[in-house]
Amino acid sequence: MELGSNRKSRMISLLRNANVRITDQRIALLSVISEANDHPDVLELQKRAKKICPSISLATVYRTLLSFLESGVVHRNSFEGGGARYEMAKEEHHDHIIDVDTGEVVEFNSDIIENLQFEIASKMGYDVIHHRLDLYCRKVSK
Amino acid sequence: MELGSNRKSRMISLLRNANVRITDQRIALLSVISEANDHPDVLELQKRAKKICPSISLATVYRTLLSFLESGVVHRNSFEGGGARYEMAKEEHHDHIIDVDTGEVVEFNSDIIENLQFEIASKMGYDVIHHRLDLYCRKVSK
DNA sequence: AGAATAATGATAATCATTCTCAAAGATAAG
DNA sequence: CTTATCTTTGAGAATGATTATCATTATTCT
Repeated sequence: MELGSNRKSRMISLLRNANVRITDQRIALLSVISEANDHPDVLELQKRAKKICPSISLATVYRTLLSFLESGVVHRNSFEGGGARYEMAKEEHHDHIIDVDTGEVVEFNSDIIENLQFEIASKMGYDVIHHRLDLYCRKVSK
Repeated sequence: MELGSNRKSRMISLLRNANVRITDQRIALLSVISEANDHPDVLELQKRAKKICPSISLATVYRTLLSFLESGVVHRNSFEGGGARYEMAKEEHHDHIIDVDTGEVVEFNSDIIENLQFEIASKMGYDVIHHRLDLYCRKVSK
C-alpha cells in the first residue's frame, strides 16, 4: 500500500517536530495511529503498519510507540485483560467506556467529574499528574 | 508466627462461607489481606503469609487470590507499572489516589462522581458493570 | 559522497501470571 | 479413626506482554 504524499508529508513534519529521524516505519506507524478511530493494540498496529511498510518488526512497533508516548504524540490505555491499546493524543482529556462483551471502546468526557477530581485531590494534599476513569459496561438490552 | 485462635476462627468461618476447603495457606493469606491497610502486591502478600505459613508457594498465592477475587472477598487493583495489588473487599465502592513518587495508595469516594458516571453511561446506552478511577498524584509541596 | 550517529530486525531476556502434574492434605463415609 | 475420594499444594514449565541486546542498515550532517 502506498501512502498519499499529502498524508505522508504531514507525518514527516510531525516527526520533525518530535526531533527524531524520519524512517518509513515511523511514518507508517504514525499514519496508522492517526487514521484509526478505534483503540488498537500493538499487534493490530503492526498489522496495519505492515500494509504501508511490510518490514516493520514488533520490536520497532514497541520502541516507536514508547517514543511517541514520551513525546506526547500518543496515549496508552491499559485496560483490563490483554495488552495496552493506543490512540492519538487529543487536546482535551477524555475517559473511556469499555464494552465488556466486544472490547469496543467509546470516549466521553465530563468537565464536572474532571473538576471534582482535582478538588478532591487538592483537599487531600495532592496535585493530579494524570488520571484515568474507565467504565466497564454492557450495552443495555432494549 | 502464630495466629491468634480468635483471628483464626474468624478466617475459617469466612472460608466456610466461600465453600472452599480450609487450608493453612488460605487461612494465612486471608488473614494477611484482612490485616493489611496498604495495598500489597502478590510478592508482598506471599512474604507476609510466609510468616504464618512458611511453605506457601507463589502459585498458591496467585491461585488463592483468584478464588478470593471470584468469590468477591478481595478486590484487585491494576495500577500502572508493576503487578496487581490487592485489598479486602469493602461494602462501599471507593477510588484511589496513587502517589507517583512513593507508590503509596490512599482511598477516597465521591457519590457525586459515582452518580455522574452511571448517568453518562446510561445516556450512552450502557450499564456499568464495574469501573475504576485512579488519580496519579504528587504531594503538594507546602 | 563519506563519516558520524541513530534506528532496525531478530532474538534473547524479563516480568507477571497461569498451567501441569505428581505428591500431600482435607473431607466424607463406614 | 481409617479408608476412599476429591481438592489443594509446590515446583517448575509455559504463556503473554514488553523491554533489552547487538550486529547490520539507514538517516543525517558536513
